[in-house]
Amino acid sequence: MARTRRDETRSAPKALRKVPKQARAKVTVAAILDAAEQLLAEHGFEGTTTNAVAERAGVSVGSLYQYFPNKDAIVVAIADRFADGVLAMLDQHIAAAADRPLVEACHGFVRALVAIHAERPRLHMALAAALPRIAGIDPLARYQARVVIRLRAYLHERRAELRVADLDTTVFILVHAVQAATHAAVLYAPETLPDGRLAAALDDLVVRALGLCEPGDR
Amino acid sequence: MARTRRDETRSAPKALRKVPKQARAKVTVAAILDAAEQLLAEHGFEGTTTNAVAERAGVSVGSLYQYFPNKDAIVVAIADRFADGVLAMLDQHIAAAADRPLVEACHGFVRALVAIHAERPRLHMALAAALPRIAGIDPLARYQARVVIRLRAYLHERRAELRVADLDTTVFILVHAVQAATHAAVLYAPETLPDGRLAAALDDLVVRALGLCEPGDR
Amino acid sequence: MARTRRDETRSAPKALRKVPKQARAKVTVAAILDAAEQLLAEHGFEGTTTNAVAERAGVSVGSLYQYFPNKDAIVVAIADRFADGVLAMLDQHIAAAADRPLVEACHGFVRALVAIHAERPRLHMALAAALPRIAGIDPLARYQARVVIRLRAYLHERRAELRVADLDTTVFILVHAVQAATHAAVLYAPETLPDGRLAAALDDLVVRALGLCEPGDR
Amino acid sequence: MARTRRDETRSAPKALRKVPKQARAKVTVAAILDAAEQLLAEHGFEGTTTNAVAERAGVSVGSLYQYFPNKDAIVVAIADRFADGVLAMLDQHIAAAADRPLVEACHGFVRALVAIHAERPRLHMALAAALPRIAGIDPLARYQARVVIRLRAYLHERRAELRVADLDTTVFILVHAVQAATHAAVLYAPETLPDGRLAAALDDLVVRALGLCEPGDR
DNA sequence: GATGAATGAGACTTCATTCAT
DNA sequence: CATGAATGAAGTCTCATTCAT
Repeated sequence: MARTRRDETRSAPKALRKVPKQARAKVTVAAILDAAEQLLAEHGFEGTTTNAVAERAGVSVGSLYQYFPNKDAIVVAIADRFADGVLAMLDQHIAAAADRPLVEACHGFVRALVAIHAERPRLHMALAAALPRIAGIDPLARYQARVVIRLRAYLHERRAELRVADLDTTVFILVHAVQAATHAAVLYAPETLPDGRLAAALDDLVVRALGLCEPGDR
Repeated sequence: MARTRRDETRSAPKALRKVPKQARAKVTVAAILDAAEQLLAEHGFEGTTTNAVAERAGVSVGSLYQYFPNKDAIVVAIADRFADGVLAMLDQHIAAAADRPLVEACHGFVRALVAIHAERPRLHMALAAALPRIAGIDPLARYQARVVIRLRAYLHERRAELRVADLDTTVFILVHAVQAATHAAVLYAPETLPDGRLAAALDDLVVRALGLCEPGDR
Repeated sequence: MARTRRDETRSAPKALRKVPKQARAKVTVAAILDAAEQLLAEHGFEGTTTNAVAERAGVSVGSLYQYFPNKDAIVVAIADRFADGVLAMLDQHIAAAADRPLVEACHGFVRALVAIHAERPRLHMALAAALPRIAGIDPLARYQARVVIRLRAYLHERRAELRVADLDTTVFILVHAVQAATHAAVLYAPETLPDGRLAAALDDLVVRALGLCEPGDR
Repeated sequence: MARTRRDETRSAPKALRKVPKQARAKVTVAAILDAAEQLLAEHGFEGTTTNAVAERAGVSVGSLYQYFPNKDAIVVAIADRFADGVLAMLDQHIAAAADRPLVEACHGFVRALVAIHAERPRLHMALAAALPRIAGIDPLARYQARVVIRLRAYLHERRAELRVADLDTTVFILVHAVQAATHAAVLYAPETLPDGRLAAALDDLVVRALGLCEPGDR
């Protein structure tokens, strides 16, 4: 009974079917997620089949369905895993720049985000394209929105150093801008990545948008 | 043979299969594109079937395939049609702001772009997600890149009024940022659209990024 | 994608997609081949649909495609299975006539070949018509040519008993002649089969062509 | 309303829908047949579409259907046209060899038939494969059988020179053998055509089969 | 718990034929 | 008469998911 994606979003069961208690199970789940990430990057969401994921993970489809109720759940799990990494990275930079000028923390954020998205861009593009359709607003809230929320909190703390009219909206925009620009650059202006032009321009954009530059700065 | 998308990108035949000579045929082609736009917005690329497109267009599948060699070609045609509209809009704003401060033109661009993408965001998201897989770099180059190129040319003309380090990269970033932020806002912060917060923040972003604000502003 | 035969020959994938490990799977494959043989004989290659094959085999199309990458591969598999049978038959006759006059072996060959092709002529005609288009020269080479090669080897061994100018070409001709004449007879002169006239005339033809008849024989 | 070949044979309307009275009509019909012959040779019966035939013939599909009630009728017309040519050739050879030894006439027949079938073998294979399915026994009776009948009549006249047990069956076999061997040679032993080995061996076969060689001949 | 064979709805695409212009 | 746009049934093949072993 092949289910075919016809409707835009569905109320996808997104939790793991069973919590892997045993070590072996954890390894299996990780193998599945790794395999799915690769295939997602190579073939996109629709081009990735659950059978292929199982095969590359070295397990049977049956086992895959023991841990994930359906294909969508795999993607959501990948997004969660990825978001965890990004948030951890943010925390590191926040901690590191604790008593230094805010600009430096921003430098760190931008470089790190560009690096992350430049590293496995096809995977992130696949996620960005698939997530909204998979589960509506909610799961993306887990992904991109978690980053937005964390950064907002941080910048509100250091509100005094900023000159922005609408901080919340600006953070929202900046987070999406950095991601979208990086993805677009990978596809359509790849030379701007290694030579640092993209990162520099994004850095400049963020600094200006937050009003971190001295008036008259270049 | 039902061909299924397995590989990431393919060399899609993108031209019309036959040029509609008779008036009847032109109506058919337009009806197909309109129907496809609707369905794309409602169900995404993979969720849109050629039979559904034909049915909503009020023609038979056979007719559809008389004008488009495959499903991909329909999407490319839609993108082309859309890009034509955006470019025309840009030209209007450029002409209108001919002897006025550059900031005004930028205001115009941003508001217009936000409006365009806010109007049919699901369609544009579907296009953005589908085009790279459909036709690799080239046809998206026709779409987003045409806008970038046009704006670059315009801003180079008025280079003197700007204060930007890397104009080309910045324009590239800004175009993608406006689009991505608008799409994300539709999904995850829809209230920022009608109350103008999104447009205001994006406007601010662009103006600052191009160094159009007087030092000491805001 | 409904792929339709447009080009004359294609590089058809001919191997089984997966080797059936379980007993259940072997039964499935055999059922598919049996069903396909029937339908091929009844409706020809183009008139045989994969859905019909699956249905008559009592399995789902999905199962069919689990073992055969496409429709062509089924035909090739049938041809291989058939060729195996013919070769085994030849070997039997060769062994049986080991120390008897060559004419007797030839009698055996001709009667057996006529019997085989008369038994399921529509199937063999369908194969003969479909194979060249399906797989070019190669796989038919597996079929008809395997018979030619075996017979050539045998007759070269007993060269001394023959009076033929060009043995290789003659064997080639005779093999195709027996098959073609039998098929044609089934269609256009069916009465010559049961009364033995066809077999007798073919027998005579072969014996004369190989120079096996005593001078002055009738 | 696409009709699809599902049943093995059908009661095909085979007559021309209208007899071309005007010169222009004759030209059109000839153009259609020429185009169909080419496409048949290139793509086989199922690979040949009526639209393609019309296009290559330089007329519209509508016009094609003015002269032929359906696709099958085109094939039948081609077969008829071809058979006319072969019969004329036979008559020529018969006349030419009127008061010469029968062997010479046979030489002529064989060489001519081999030449004809070697010249456009894909066309003839396509015809041979398609005709039985198109209209059952009848139309082939027009094609191959007309040759058999003519040769039988001729050889019966010169019965005295032959030494064959069952002349009718032998002629039937020989006609099909020459055709089948030539087709097979084109596909699987093409080198035997230009160097004359195929013709020589077939010639030998026919002469021996008819008992035209002196006892003890080679 | 793991396996992998089986399922079957449904996707894309073709093409013989008709008929309004 | 000619044209060629339109038709739509039907064909091949895929893939998420289940369940007997």
